[in-house]
Amino acid sequence: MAQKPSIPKGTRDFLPVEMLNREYIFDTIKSIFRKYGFLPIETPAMENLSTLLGKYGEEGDKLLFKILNSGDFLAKADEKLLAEKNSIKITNQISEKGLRYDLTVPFARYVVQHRNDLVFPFKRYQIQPVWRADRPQKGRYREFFQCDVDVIGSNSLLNEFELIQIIDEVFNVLKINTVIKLNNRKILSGIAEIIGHADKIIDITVAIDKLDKIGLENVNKELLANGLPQEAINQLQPVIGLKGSNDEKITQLKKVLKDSEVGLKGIDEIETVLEYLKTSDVKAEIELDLTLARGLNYYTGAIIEVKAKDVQIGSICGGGRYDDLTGIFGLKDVSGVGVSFGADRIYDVLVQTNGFPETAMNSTQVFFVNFGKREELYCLSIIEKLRSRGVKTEIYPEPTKMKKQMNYANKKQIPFVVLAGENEIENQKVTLKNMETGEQKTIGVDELLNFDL
RNA sequence: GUGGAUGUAGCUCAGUUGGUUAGAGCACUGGAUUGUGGUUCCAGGGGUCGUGGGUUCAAGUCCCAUCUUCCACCCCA
Repeated sequence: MAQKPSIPKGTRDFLPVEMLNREYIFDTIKSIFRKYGFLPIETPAMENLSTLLGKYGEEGDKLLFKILNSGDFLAKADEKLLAEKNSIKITNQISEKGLRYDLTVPFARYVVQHRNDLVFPFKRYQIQPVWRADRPQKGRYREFFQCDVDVIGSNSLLNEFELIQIIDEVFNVLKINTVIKLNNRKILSGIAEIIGHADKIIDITVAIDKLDKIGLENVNKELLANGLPQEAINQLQPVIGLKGSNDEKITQLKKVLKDSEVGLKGIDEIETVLEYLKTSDVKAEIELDLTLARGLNYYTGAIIEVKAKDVQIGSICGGGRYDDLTGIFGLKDVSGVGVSFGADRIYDVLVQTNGFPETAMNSTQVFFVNFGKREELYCLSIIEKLRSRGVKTEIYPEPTKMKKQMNYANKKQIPFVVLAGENEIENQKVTLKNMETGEQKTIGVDELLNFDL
């Protein structure tokens, strides 16, 4: 008995219809990236674990897929560690490779390794799958595609602005209503500094991030539980509950952060970006959102996140600035900024909003019924001519029953069928049938070639 | 990693307080129709009831374990 086939948890197969729709998303994104001067690169699915570990925080390390070494890996492992059953320590000995967790860290590695071959500021895009050993749920997969755009080797805030323009353009073309949320890590650092707990910055941002979900009271409870004194929590209140327009928020923040150099720098950065935006025709709603922390701990400046307004699915695009990601690989003082589009979530959004254009579906335009050897030969030269004119054409590979062939054409939603049997060959003609209306007429071969399909 | 729900044909699901040979729709194959699809009618193939154990005279149905999928938490695209 054959075993039932299946695929690993959190992974998916894609049908042709789904692939056409996915490619529509990739093509849209790609063409916009190109328009802004970004060029494609690729990196391997697996990286050395030393490249990946420690870059995504403790939580991230747990979510890395690790690849067992080849050969008799256990024979080389330390007997004592094996006996201890210490999974983390033993992993170092039996696994040296892992699947990439995102595209940003491999990109940093790539930049350091190829620094002499690249033109800086280097603008690249990269569309490849990444893997996370997370528990799958709605909009969350273990294998999914990211579409990254990054500029590395430039501190200019013009880059942040251009990325927002790209985001706006992508979602306008895809017809997805979005809110683009902005924040700046320096502002968060400033806040932590002001209340005298710069070391607690991660705890503070994680807790603030939950404001919408668990409410102010629980946020404060969590902060207290994380060892933040009541006094500092009190100081935080005006920041957590910040309201109003972006300008109003900034005015208030300036007061709170007046003694923090980093904090003011962060505000200045955000003001500059907002200024650029005011002169542009970016359509999406831009919201300064201090609760936006993002887990990745390598961000140092701008933080960007995009949410779909009409569909509840988490963020569909996110990113930020990282000042020293290449530093860990030995290249100092190279700042980069980039965002990542979550193609799979964007797909899910478009499914719900019915946002795929019909043209994404188009496949074969003309189908030739196969009547047998002699008829095949007659058709093949016509097919060649049609294809050379760019018409998507196919012939059924076997002379089976007509019902079966017509059925095939019908299921593939092919709009035109050509029938060429004995009668047609004798008169050097073909019969062209419109599958939608059912009409058919016998015409000359030249007329078919020039037919407006 | 924690908690909850779920699993019956390729797909969507029905299956009574445990009781004979587990059903339907869609899909598939053949026929009505040997050069005409999408409609209709007829016939047919397809099931270790997720997997492994247990209770029972008897388990798709009850119990335990395990896996899958989904949902929430953690975290995130």
